[in-house]
Amino acid sequence: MKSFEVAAHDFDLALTLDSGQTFHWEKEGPGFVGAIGERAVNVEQRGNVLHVREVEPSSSGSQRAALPGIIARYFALDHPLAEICASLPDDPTMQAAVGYCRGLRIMRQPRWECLATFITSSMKQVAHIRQISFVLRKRFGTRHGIRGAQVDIFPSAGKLGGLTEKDLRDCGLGYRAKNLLATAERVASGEADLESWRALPDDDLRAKLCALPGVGPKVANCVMLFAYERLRAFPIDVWIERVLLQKYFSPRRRLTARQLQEFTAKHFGENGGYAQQYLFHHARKTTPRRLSPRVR
DNA sequence: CTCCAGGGATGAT
DNA sequence: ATCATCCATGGA
Repeated sequence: MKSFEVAAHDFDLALTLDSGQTFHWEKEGPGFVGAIGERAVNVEQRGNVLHVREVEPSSSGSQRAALPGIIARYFALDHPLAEICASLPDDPTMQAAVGYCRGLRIMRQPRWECLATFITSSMKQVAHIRQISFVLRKRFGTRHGIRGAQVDIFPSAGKLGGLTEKDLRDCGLGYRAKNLLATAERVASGEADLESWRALPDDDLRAKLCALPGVGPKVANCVMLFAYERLRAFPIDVWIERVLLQKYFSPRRRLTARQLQEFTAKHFGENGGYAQQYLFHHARKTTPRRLSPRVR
């Protein structure tokens, strides 16, 4: 089994994979198994080096691109993390989160998988989003590996678009099934061309995404941030809303979603997506659920 | 058991 | 434009 190394400075693999960006990586001994697009891999971090083994598909076919470059791109090892952190605002809340999230990078995920999993994320805890991803991959994905660690690759839009709403409801999606199916059909037909949307400016891209069933401002911003390299995108979920209202405004002040988005754009700036991810992860990992202050 | 989760679509003000 | 309500499911 061939293995290779990838240099990774200012990077924390476990922290990054546990930060709620991606939902399919699983701990396997000292490393993690998962997939990057169609490539299934086992990745273990030792210091500043990633040790990578590929989990071969049962029928390996055509020529394949070099994996080291794919790894580096997926984990965004080229992001100038020190520069990005230095660009974040110098307020106490932000700096506490920055200190807590050293080595956390915003990954570059495949567009369809990212879009699909965040459609399933609405009103779901991270643990259950992972469960839904698991069942979708198990039932409808393509399997790599014969024995030992198996990896099931996330099903394509064509695959999911060919299913019925009941097939998806049976995976625990609830009311999200209809939306995922409808969006999968649009992507599969080419009516929604996720790849070509790369070229669009932020506002146009967000509008395209929000026109898809099951996609509103929050999910659109997640997909922009995690799959389109739009580091300004600032998704506001219940956690982030709590942090913003509690730490950046007075507790019982009323703000519209629009006002909140305007504030984040101005205060957190060009790397707002990193700010958001650090605030999110810090809050989620350090706030005891019972003691979490209730807003509203 | 209850409470709530990386929200969105819809219809009423 | 903003708000209320509903939508399914399961982790904690």
